[in-house]
Amino acid sequence: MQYNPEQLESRWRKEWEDKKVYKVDNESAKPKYYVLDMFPYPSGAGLHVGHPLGYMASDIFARYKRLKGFNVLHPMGYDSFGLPAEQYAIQTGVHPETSTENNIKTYRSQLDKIGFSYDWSREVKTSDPSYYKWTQWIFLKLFQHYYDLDADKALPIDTLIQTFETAGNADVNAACTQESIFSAQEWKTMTAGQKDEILMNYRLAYRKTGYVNWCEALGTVLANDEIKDGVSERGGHPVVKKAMLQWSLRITAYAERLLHDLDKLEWSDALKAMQRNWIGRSEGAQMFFELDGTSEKIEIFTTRPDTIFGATFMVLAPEHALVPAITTPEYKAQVENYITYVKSRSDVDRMAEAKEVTGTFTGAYAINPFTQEKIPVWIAEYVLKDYGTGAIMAVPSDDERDQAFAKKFGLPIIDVVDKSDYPGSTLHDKTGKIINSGFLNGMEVPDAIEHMLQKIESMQLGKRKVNYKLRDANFSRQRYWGEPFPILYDKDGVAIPVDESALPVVLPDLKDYTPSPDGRSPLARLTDWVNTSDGYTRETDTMPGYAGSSWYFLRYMDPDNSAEFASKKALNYWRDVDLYVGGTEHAVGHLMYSRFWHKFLYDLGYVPTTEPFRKLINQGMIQGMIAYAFVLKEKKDGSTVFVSKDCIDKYQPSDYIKTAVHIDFVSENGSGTAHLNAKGIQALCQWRQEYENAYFELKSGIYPASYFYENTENIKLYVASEAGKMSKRYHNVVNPDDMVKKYGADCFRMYEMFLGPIEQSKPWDTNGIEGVQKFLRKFWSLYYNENGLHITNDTPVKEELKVLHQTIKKVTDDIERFSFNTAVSAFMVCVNELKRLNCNKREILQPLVRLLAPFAPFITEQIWFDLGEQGSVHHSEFPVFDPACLESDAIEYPVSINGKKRDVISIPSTASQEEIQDIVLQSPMVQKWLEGQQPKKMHHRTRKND
RNA sequence: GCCGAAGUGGUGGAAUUGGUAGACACGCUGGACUCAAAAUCCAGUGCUAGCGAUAGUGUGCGGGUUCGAGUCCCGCCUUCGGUACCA
Repeated sequence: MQYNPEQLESRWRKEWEDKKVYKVDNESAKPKYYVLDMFPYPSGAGLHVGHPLGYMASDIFARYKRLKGFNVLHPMGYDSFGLPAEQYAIQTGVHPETSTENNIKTYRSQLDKIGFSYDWSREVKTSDPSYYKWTQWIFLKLFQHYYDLDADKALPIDTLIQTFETAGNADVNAACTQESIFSAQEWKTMTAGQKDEILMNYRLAYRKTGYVNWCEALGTVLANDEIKDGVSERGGHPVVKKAMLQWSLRITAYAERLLHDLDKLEWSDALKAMQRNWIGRSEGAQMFFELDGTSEKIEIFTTRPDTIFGATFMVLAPEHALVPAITTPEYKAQVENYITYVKSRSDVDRMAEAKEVTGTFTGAYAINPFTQEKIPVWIAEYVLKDYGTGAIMAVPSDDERDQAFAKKFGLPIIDVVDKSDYPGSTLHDKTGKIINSGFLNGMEVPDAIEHMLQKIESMQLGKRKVNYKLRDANFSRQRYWGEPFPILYDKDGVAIPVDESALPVVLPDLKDYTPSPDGRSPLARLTDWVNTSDGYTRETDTMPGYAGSSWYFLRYMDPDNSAEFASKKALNYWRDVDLYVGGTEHAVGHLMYSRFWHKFLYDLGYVPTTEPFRKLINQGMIQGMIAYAFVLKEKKDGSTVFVSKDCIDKYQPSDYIKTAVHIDFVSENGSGTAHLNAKGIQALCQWRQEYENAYFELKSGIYPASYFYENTENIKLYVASEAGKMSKRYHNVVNPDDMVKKYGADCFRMYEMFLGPIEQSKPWDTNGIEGVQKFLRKFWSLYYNENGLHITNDTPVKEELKVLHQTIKKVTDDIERFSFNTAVSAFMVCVNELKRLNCNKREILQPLVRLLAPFAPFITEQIWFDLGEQGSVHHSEFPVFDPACLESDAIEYPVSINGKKRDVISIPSTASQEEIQDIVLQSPMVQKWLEGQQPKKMHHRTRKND
């Protein structure tokens, strides 16, 4: 009986769905285990073979845990709000909901074919009102809470208001942006608008002025990746920074806990390091410099207070609030010019010219509090508005950027740290001896820092402060396809939360998806929706992509609950994600925001755990091979001319361009000899009408397309082949459906696992998939002969048991350490061995089916059924390793002399240390290499695997 | 620049704690079966020398520690990913 994957896979796919084999309950006597995949955005291109890599790994693990007796939650859903659908809507007029639904259907059918064990009854979509109701609900909670640093948790804003009413804000210790102090009396006399403004400085979801990339020509706000070389990617129009009132989330309030709790997590050190760097904690001093001739002070943050004697000038961010006030009349024009210049510069620009220093003098002078010298105040774009206080004391002797600035503008440099005792140390190292610094002279840098911190505090010039690189993220998007904010504004512009009972605020329908001319979202045009009957106006911004994905893993626990985002019971049962599998691209975005939201919900008592994702595995990316053909810019008789790579040296690089051609046309792809043969050239000519009459320059001459239909021998148009993104634009997307169709899902799954370690990136290459296909046929042939099932109930011999249990041990260990490629090869070894032994005994082959089931769910289910077993193999038990089966009579001892293997000797396992040494010393080979001498030392090592 | 990951046959990769380097698979070579092909099976396959037993050599490069190093230490080189003037 032949192995026919197509037939048996469709049979079991249907059977599993009908019998709801993968449905999981929130109640069970079994221990829970939660395996989560990263939320996919259902793009129009569908899944390519790279996407399911992580899904396959997590599916194997979920199935393994299920067989190990766990109640496994393994859900899937869609992050279905997003920009591409909106862009598509603008171009085609198709409602984002319609295109998204279609894309989801494609995704679902692609996922189903691969045989994942998802409980689809728990599917969630972020764009579903019953889902985003709770995204809005969490937003309201953020809006209605502030972070109390004494309690070290989020507390209701109402208790803060009570404090304001009785005692003002002087004693409030909160994560906030409120700077001035007010009394209870002052609070009471404030207008509603003033109170709202102050509360915004405390709320965890708050509004502040933020800068967006504004493109006047397109009349829209652009995301960073929609900008190329400082102009819009579409159309190449200029982009400027524009100030707009934006919603933000105060993630900085949680910086310390986000940093600290990383220690609890089983994440890779690499990923933890990325998060630590992103949070960027630094300790230093916050201090004030007086301005000469005014009452204003400049607040700065420094990690190097010990270098203050070397501070010869100050630099403010161009956007700093003090700039207009301190600029003297004679420098006004110059400063304004500079600010205009900075506004025109995109983040991309700044990156490209990182080395060049720019800035201008404001005419103002500050007083160095220790030297009492007047030092000039400059503005420069290298000082960032949002980091620290947006102002620095510049110490050109001890900071590279300050030094470059001082050199360019001729500012004085005073050496304050003598590093001669620390050869090789850089300016970044806090080492050296302080010089030219009055009372600090002679101190080592760390001591001097501590000394200065005390001095600064005692002189009341400032205080110790911990600063974070982490910034509050912009939470507003001027877009249509996202969650509407549950916020209304009254006539004074005071933000009023929508009542919980009125949630969700449903995203209204729209015909025209282009943005409103003033840069607001398309929703602003729906005046009927914006202006409510009771005189309020609605917020027209929508939430960003990460809103819905910051808490989705909680919704899976109880997806149909309409009274809560998830019931207490469900949350207390499932608690947190035990295993999360996904790519590193989410290292600092999604993974940081989810942790932040989760901690917030924990503070409010809604979730029982402080961290959402206990263990995290990063899967590598599967890249595509991109094949570039060389095309001359100048056409020949109006037709395209392709040049073989081995002829391209004749031309100047400016004469030709590289064009990605469809990967299916290319032979020997991925090697240095990648080329199109005659068939490939034929296919290329038929691919695009413009290539129909193309010319091809090969080593032997230039030929028209027609030539390759008659002459097919030895034709090679060489192309450049390189690894890169798998993407529509490179014509190198491989659809998993095609793989499943050709080889079957089991083969496809096992091949992706066999490719290499899960966390490693590699280009997609089907060379070698036949090896896995052969393995599955061989595996099948252990159970069936030409007439059907062919299994005996004979008692297995020792050797057969040894093969089985060796495999059980190896596969179990490999699954536990996520080494799926070696597990697959262990199966291959096992099947090769059993085949050699002609084993067809039930006692060996039945456990083997259970062992392979997580990897190849279809073939094993079929065999399980044919073996006459009850129920699904996926509800059976994972085989247990029996060490007794591995005991053998003799052990092969490799013998090394001076670290080189010289002999292999088989010695009975009963032999003692001394006996082993005797046997070894008597071996002729050992005798030969000892050359008559006695060994100085002998080491006997037991084998680790037995 | 900084942070992170990785360099092993013709190719993907294995070697889990310092102990037989190259498992498993692809490819390639030869053979069996076949009229032929496909499929399947058998043998070989790091490099060099040798008919062979065998010997030498070999994990990016240069040193070191050790009885023994792909693995540990020091100094480099290369590739990939992230980041961007972070005071």
